[in-house]
Amino acid sequence: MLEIRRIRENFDAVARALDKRRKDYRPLLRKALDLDEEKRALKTRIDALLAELNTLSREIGKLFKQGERKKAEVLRAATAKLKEEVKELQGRLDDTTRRLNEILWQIPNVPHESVPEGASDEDNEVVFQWGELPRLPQDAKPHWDLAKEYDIIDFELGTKITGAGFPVYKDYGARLQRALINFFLDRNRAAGYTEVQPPHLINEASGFGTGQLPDKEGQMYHIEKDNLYLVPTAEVPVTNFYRDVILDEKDFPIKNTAYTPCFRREAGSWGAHVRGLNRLHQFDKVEIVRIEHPDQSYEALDEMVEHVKSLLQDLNLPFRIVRLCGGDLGFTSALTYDFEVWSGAQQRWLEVSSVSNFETFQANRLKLRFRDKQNKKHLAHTLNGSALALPRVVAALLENNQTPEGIVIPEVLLPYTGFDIIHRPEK
RNA sequence: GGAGAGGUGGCAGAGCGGUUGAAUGCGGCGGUCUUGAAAACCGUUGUCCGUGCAAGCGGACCGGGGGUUCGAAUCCCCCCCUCUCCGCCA
Repeated sequence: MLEIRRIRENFDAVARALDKRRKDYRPLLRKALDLDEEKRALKTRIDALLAELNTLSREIGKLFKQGERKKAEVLRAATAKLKEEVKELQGRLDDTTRRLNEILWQIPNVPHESVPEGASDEDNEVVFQWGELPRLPQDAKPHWDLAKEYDIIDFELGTKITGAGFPVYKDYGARLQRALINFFLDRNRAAGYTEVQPPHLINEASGFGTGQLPDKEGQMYHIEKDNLYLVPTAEVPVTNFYRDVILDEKDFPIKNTAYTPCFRREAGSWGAHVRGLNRLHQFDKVEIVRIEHPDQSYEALDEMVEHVKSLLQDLNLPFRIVRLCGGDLGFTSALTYDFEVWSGAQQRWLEVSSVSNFETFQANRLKLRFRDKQNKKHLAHTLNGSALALPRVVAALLENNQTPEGIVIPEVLLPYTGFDIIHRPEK
């Protein structure tokens, strides 16, 4: 959520930057300003009336003590009208505040100046590419066929137990999952991230803090009986560690990493190109989350990008990095880099990581602040990125590394898997 | 799940209808003393909002929400959380 003060003081700059999102937010911004003005006017009037009431109450108390009952009664009668007035104004203030918030929730984050112009993912800017695209034989198989042939991921069994999009990993497939999770966690830890294990269920306040609520309510699984949500990403619980927290400047940088399964309803997004591991309702992801001083956050973002790069290089997966254009940029993000690995059999790029700086957009809702040297409070910057999401890494790995003998496992994983190849099963 | 106790400032802990934003202690910050440090002493020390160029002034906040009252941290109702005992249990 944008700070209303920022809209008030930098209206033109904010409006112009938001144009990059290919939508005119001026009507909403103006509406927000109007409501804000109305809200402040009401607040000023209410405060004045309350001050008057407070004075009267003290007076009445004093008179009662002195036994001046009659005088007290006179004053008491006078409060009735004031109270009524306050009640009426308070109702209007509540209403105005509610309407203002509803407007503010609809305004996305202001894109960073480096965000390219563009309407869709086709306009994203490729800023880096690495690795040679594998030349696979004609009969190369997509990962869903390989998964079946090698019997390492069982989509049908998952459907039986739960439903579509909940695969069962078996034998080498299961061990590969565990190996990747451990590999990522170890590498993140080596890069200075503290490993944490957050809950996999979150409450309403947490969902609201990072921006999943109220907007994307339909994307999360909701447990009605306890009013809890299954985590769509570790970003939610881990960033919320710092909700309602005032940090000290010297607490920076804060770097956490966490593995969690991620649960997403993906309502409405099913269809073509979502076969196999390409899109799931439950998947595994290791996340990195940072809380930074505003002056340092873009440096931190670069560092995160370099780190994720090194993970994919170690796995020897060809990938590219794209800077999301304004039209493709997520609602809460100011700048996002997506990492896409090359899926050899599908002949397409698959997103495996999204690294973003949210600046103060989340911190404002989270009330996540820090004290500077003058003891002044400011909103902190929040960042996060996947390091990494497993399914598409596995998809690319299976497809790119298929050989007549079997599926070759990247060398770095050997200490984690205990095997260097998944042998082709006997016919 | 059942019964009981309780949620107050960074922490501990008083207050249980009337200048109480809140005693006291610890901690933090500033100062005196000291060659320096400790100790001691003195002062200071919450958050948010509005208003103002500013000093300041005003309002709200004692788990959250609602109510009673001229006036609520204090009384009533609902919800959340914590602790103890019992039950169940990886």
